[in-house]
Amino acid sequence: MVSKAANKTRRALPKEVRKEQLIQATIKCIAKHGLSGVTMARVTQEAGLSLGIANLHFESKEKLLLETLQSVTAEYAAGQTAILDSDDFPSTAARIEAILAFDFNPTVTDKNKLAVWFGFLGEAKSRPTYQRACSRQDSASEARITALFQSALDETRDKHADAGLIAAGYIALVDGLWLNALVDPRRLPWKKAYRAARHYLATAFPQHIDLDA
Amino acid sequence: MVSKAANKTRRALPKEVRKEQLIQATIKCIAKHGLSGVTMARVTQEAGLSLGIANLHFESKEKLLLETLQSVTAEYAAGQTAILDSDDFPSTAARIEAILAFDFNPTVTDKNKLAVWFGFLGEAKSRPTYQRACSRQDSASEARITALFQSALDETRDKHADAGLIAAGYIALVDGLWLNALVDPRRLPWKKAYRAARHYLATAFPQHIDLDA
DNA sequence: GCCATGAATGAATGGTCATTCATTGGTTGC
DNA sequence: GCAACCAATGAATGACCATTCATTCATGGC
Repeated sequence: MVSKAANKTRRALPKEVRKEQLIQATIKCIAKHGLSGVTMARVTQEAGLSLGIANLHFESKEKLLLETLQSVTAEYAAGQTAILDSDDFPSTAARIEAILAFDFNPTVTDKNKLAVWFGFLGEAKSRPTYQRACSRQDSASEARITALFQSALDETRDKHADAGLIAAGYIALVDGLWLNALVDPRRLPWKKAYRAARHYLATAFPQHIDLDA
Repeated sequence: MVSKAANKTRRALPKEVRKEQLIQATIKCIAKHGLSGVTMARVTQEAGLSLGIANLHFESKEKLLLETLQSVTAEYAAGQTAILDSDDFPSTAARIEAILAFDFNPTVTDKNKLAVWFGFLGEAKSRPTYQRACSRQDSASEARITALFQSALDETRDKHADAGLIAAGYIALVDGLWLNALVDPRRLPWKKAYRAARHYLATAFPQHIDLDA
């Protein structure tokens, strides 16, 4: 199913529009064929454009892939930052609830986007460029989640618990749940993944988060 | 650094020895170059053998990769099954402790083996063959971990908790901790990953598992 | 309407890589 | 020792793919 196939005439469009079009096509290609199965021919065909176009707007395939990864991570980071920056939450509990709801909303758990994320992570160890792009997001995110969890612990005067450890665990748990639900949603349905994450937060912050939604 | 380089003379060896040699070389290549950077030339050079040998013992590159994945998953499954089958544990608590210790022992958290695991998982969504190979292990494992956790809950007459949910969470948490520690051990040191997993089990089974080792 | 500009195209190029197979030479049984 | 066998080798082959660039054509200024 090639988008834009109906449009027969060639149209000149602003650089930004074409780049976005190609990035979206790349996301679909990674989900469909895997990161290693992505070819310029497939991406440009998915976008309904000609073969040479990707090298015109991005310098190389490598740059196209990197910008695709950044597009996905930036979107996640923006959504999470919006929650952490907002003044509209009446309580720490409400903010934690919002983070949880965000991590399992359909826009974030979209199969295509997660395929991009884990496709690059799978190669990250051997490609410093990917590693940096992936880590940058998680690093910033982890510090702010830790601060949020620390607020919750402070509110209950819990001196025992370690916010940094709970945050690292939460981030890893979410990654693992995404990965397991993505690879085999029959073994781990998304509903169950969500409940597992909620269960984690409910036991870490019993005064703030209820077990059942 | 090519192993076997010292051995100048060509030696005929049993099929199984050569296959194992090639699988070990493939594991190193995946860790060094990523799954997509693996070439027959690199694998055979790493093994100190000639280019054609891999196609002689495995039918194709695809089959070599698949057997490499199976080698890694089978080793993990064998170790875990040994713990779950053993009669030597005095208590459920000791068995859970053993599972935790196993999941974070150096043989399991070996960088090369984890690179193989996550390299294939990153492509699993678009390659049914990889998906099946990865899921097979986790499915069997999850059922038995669930049973183990159920025993622990039964011992404390805890009717509230859901062993299946705790097991799915534990498996995902371990996957996520492995992935995070593999990609950026500075952000998540292995020691911290271990403590995060222990923390999870300690809060799920407070009567069985202590927070500190 | 006409031209200048530059976006878009896709055939052609060159490089990489899996796979093949004729040849080499170690090994075994006699 | 010798022949038959078969593991091992690596040059050659063909397929696939990123990248290039001469050409085409929509667009906007005049």
